[in-house]
Amino acid sequence: MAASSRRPHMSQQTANALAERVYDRIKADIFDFRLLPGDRFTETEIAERYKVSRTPVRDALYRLKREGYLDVAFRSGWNVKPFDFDRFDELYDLRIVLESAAIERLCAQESSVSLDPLKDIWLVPVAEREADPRRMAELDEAFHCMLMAAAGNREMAQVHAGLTEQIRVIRRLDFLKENRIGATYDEHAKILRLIMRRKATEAAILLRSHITQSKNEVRKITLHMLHEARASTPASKPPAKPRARRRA
Amino acid sequence: MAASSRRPHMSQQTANALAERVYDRIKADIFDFRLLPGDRFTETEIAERYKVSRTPVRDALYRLKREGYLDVAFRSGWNVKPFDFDRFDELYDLRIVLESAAIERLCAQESSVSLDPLKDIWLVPVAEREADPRRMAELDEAFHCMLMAAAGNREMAQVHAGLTEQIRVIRRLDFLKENRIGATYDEHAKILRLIMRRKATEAAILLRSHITQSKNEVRKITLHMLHEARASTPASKPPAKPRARRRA
DNA sequence: ATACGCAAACTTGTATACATCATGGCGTTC
DNA sequence: GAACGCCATGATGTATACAAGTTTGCGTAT
Repeated sequence: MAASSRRPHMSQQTANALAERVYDRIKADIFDFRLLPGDRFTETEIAERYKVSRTPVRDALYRLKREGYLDVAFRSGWNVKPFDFDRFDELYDLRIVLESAAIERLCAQESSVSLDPLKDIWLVPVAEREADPRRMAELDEAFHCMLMAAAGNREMAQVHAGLTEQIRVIRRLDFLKENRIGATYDEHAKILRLIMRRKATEAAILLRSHITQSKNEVRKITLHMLHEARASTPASKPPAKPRARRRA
Repeated sequence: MAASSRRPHMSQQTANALAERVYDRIKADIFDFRLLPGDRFTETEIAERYKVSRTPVRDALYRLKREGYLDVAFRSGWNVKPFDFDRFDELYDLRIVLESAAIERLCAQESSVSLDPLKDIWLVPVAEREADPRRMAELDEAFHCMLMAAAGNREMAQVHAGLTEQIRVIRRLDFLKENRIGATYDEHAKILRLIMRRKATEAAILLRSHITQSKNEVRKITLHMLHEARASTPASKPPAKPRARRRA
């Protein structure tokens, strides 16, 4: 039986291995600001850059398009979608709705199952807290995703995971400001303790403020980073030329 | 070629027109029980049946796979996923969460905007009620989707729309039982009136029971239909041969 | 000098060819 | 007779070729 329910990765066998690789690399380019909003490129460019044919490239590009990162013009190339902060706001609101529902379910459950791994991470002395922003971003994501998973509705968790993927591009900038790490630790700990005490309403209120605060911080930082990325001359790192105009 | 009907008038710049067409037809096959859960088929079969190449066929199949309708085995063909009622239950619960959030937003808004079209449909005399189950299913979907749209969060509405798409395959069977139409009209009217009176909590409670009831009805009917579809001999309608084994 | 128009080049959409490997039939062997 | 194993078939993954249409540079006319 090959019923791998989650990931269709098909064990080690290469199912769309090239498309997957191209997908990852392009998304990394977007995340690391090597591909900036508005940048235009072509399928052939990508294919040549990664030494594959256009077939897996198209697979990857269409996947990224469905996920909201790219747009395709009918016979006139691809472009990176600009950041739509109204959309990010709505995604953050959706986060609040989903995670609040998860908290209510967790508090309604009789057995306080599976919150132990979260406690081990977030209810620790200040000295043991994570300091690296990158690791901290992963921990933060894991906190909220594990909350969803513990609630027990796989579809809700899956939607939430997709949402997490969508906002990651800006969310991971949250912890570049020093105080944000400490605040996040404090709020996560409070939320966990409220859930353990079955205080659903209070936990939900705190969660809402926690997410809203993160949303506001992230918007400020993202605008700053975008400005910086656009100002920096790409001469130092030319792997992602925005527009290949052969000759004048 | 005689198939000038297939001529590329192409509806102008429709991107991936063929893939779109194949996608729609396969999904229709699944919805109409011509493709049953567990049926196996191959890319080439589909390509030959619809007179297109494998390229758009693969686009369509992978899209359907991502949406949960199909599975692909590494080099051994495609198959229709069996109905997972646990998953449908979870989708219905997600519906409750999203639509409850929409109701809360609607009741919190100051201006009671854009509920008029809903009133015109659902607050009507009994004599003017829709009787056709198919039309009724569309109206029901529209009711809940418009509720989401009126709440104003496009991402939430989009997730809800995807969810609606996912459960449509079983949901549209809801109104085959006569009394379900009347019950739905009554409940929709009550919910609307509660929203107009800003009774968020009561509206949400009623909505939850409304959706839960529909979920239970639909499960029963679907099991019955599946049983019937499997029992009926496909001799009368062979366009969708489940497995093309050339010779024995 | 400017504006218009045409054509070449380039882009995506689609079809087809090739590569790799899973599956199942059939022959062989114990 | 049954079980094992080899090999042909055919499956998807990938690459390439062809088709249709858009853009843009350059020449020409005003």
